[in-house]
Amino acid sequence: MSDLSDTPSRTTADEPARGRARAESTRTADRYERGLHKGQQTRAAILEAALSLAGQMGIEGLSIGVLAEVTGMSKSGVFAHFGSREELQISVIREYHARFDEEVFRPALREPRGLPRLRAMFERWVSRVAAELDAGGCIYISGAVEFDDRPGPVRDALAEMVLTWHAALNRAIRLSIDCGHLLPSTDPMQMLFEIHGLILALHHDARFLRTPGAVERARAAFERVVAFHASEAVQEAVAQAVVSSRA
Amino acid sequence: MSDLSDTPSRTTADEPARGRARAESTRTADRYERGLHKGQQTRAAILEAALSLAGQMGIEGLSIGVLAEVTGMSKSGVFAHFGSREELQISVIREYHARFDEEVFRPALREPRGLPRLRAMFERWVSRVAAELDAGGCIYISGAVEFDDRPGPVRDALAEMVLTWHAALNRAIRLSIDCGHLLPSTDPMQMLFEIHGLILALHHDARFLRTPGAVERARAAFERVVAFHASEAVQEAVAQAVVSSRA
DNA sequence: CGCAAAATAGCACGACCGTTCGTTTTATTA
DNA sequence: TAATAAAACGAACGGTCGTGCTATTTTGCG
Repeated sequence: MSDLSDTPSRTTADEPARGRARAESTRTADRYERGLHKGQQTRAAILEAALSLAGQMGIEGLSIGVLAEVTGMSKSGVFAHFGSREELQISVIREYHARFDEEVFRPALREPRGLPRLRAMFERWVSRVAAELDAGGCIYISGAVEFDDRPGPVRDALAEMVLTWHAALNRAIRLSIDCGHLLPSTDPMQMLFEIHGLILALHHDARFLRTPGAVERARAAFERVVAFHASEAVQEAVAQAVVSSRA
Repeated sequence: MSDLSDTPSRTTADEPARGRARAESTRTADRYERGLHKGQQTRAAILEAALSLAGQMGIEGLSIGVLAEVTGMSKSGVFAHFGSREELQISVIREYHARFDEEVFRPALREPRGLPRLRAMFERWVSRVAAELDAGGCIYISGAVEFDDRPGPVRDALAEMVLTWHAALNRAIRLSIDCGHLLPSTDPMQMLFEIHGLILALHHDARFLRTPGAVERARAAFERVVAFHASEAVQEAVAQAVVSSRA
């Protein structure tokens, strides 16, 4: 339960410090520290570049040639690490999922279960989308549009990740109900639908239209959604939050 | 004010009945009836195919070669009608806008101003997205993701269309406030943000995840948003609608 | 150090891309 | 019907793409 996915993430390792000069004598020690051989290091480096490229050009826009260029390798060198373009795409999706898991979901787990945790999940989700504004968009969102009628392994991998995250949100909502933070009449799927819509609207307005204030609008709307489903016990506090965020 | 856009749509004309056999003697009369010469006819036919292709593969996925194949023409023949791939993409966007205008916006204008008109706009918007489920997605939505950091004429054309539609929704919301159907404290931009999010969530869930019931969820959420901003005079009726749509 | 294995480079291929150009066919008009 | 204009074709070009080979280099270990 500490991880979003049930399948172990294969390649979560960060890119090694490539540009920085390193003392030759420590390279063996480094290897053991990081538990990485050369191949896995460059694979991680390629994946890092691929993640950035996919954010800008989309998953379908991933190109082995461009990837080879930015990593300073040959096309075949890049190619050999994945065996096919499709496998590269899936690897990128898995890597993105692993980072999303670590930056959005896991920290929120430290919050007490119920509304605080749900709110933390949303807040970190918003923050991540906002942070991605200038560094390539959310792969979940762009991927969903790219592969909405393009069946295949890539679509399946993407859908699996999105559904995993949805399930985590669903759990958080149900926990909030169990804790008495939300009304028992709350429909978790309906609430999830609305919350997800806020993220999508945020992504659209902030990233495509470049409208200012989208982040605040998303937060305010979230508080409204929560307020609607909140039990009387917490409704006063939430109403206060709505007022202040609408000022 | 009867049209969404201020620029006249150049090529709104439908595809002529190509497959159907036509009496030779009436061809001249036909031409004058439709005001179309041969070139404009095939241009419309190409655009028809391009619209379908763009729905499935995205605007960036538009290919002159594929287009030539499905229309039974040569690549250069298709090309000559637009002069460049980019101009083809922009033409597709304009044509999509013209149809959106005619199927979503204009019919809603027949509703009395205020909440009925706003509701009609949303309802027709939902219907259109739902209808597009099996015929290629909404170009506004997929285009926004494809061009969110790809500056150029195509992005500009797309943004212009989306902003035009947003402005129309904004007007409808403000009219609802003026009519007393919505509270004066309503923030039109905030409400627009939330409504747009519902459409995006609908598109995501229904088209990518293929979750059943997304349309109903979008409608229910819309009624909740309206209820929040509705004045006391109409709140009872709206609450009734919420209850019935949540059953 | 030296040897096996892994990693990377280099090259070529076939496919598709948008675009250009000269020619040929088709449509329109006088 | 003949003359003129518009439309469509077909072949070719330069480019990028993913992928399959075979060398060559680099790495890791005894």
